[in-house]
Amino acid sequence: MSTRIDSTFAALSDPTRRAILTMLLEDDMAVTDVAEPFDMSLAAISKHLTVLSRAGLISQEKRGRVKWCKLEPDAMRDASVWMQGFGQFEPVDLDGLERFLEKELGD
Amino acid sequence: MSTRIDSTFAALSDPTRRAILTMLLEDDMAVTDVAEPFDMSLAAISKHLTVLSRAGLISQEKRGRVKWCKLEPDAMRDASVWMQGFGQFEPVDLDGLERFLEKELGD
DNA sequence: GAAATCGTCAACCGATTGGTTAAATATTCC
DNA sequence: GGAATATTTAACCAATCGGTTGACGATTTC
Repeated sequence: MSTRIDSTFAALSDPTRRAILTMLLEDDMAVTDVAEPFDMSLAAISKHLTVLSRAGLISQEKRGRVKWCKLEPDAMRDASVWMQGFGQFEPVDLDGLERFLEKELGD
Repeated sequence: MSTRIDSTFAALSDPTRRAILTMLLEDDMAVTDVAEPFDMSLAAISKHLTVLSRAGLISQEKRGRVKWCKLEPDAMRDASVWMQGFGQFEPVDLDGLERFLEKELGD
């Protein structure tokens, strides 16, 4: 039996999928547009999106022939809460977040 | 090329490994004692500990014939920071943390 | 020094993962 | 209706994963 939090962490363990989530931070996107920057087949990206969707990290809505992908940040809450049980580290690390955004959105 | 954060999330995606980390919240433990509550061979637990160790989530120190396992919560920081980029949810969710601790340490 | 204890290693297994290509299915445009 | 576009599906592949068992090496105990 695989739980929700299992699939959340598993989905996040792949750099392509994390990059996709970061792209979706900026705006909702069609599958083809999600795939564009990656050196990978559309079918592969489609599979990654299925993984993200099953983990609840994104939702997908088909309008016409285009399937729109939307970030669903709530799904990260459980995982985030889980992790905070282990931290003596700052739960809000603004410097870290800034570095993260520069690095992720920068390239 | 697999990065540090990849292996952190991958390590956290397995319920046995998360349970081990929760046990180590309470105290450092020897490998045999970590294995005791699980319906699984010692070798399997040893592998799980290797995964956690490579992800930097625990450290292991051998004293005599006993290998002590220690939680290293710092390794979660990068992953935690990464996730916080996606949250409109509360970064410090005390109610959630409380429920988490009850559930994880309770059984 | 022999026996018990602690833990890892090696070989194996079936299932899953992350990718490919090629074909199929909608949908829209002309 | 036929061509182009958007996306998924199917079949396949090599690599990794999570588990097993059995042998092994190191350490402690008697």
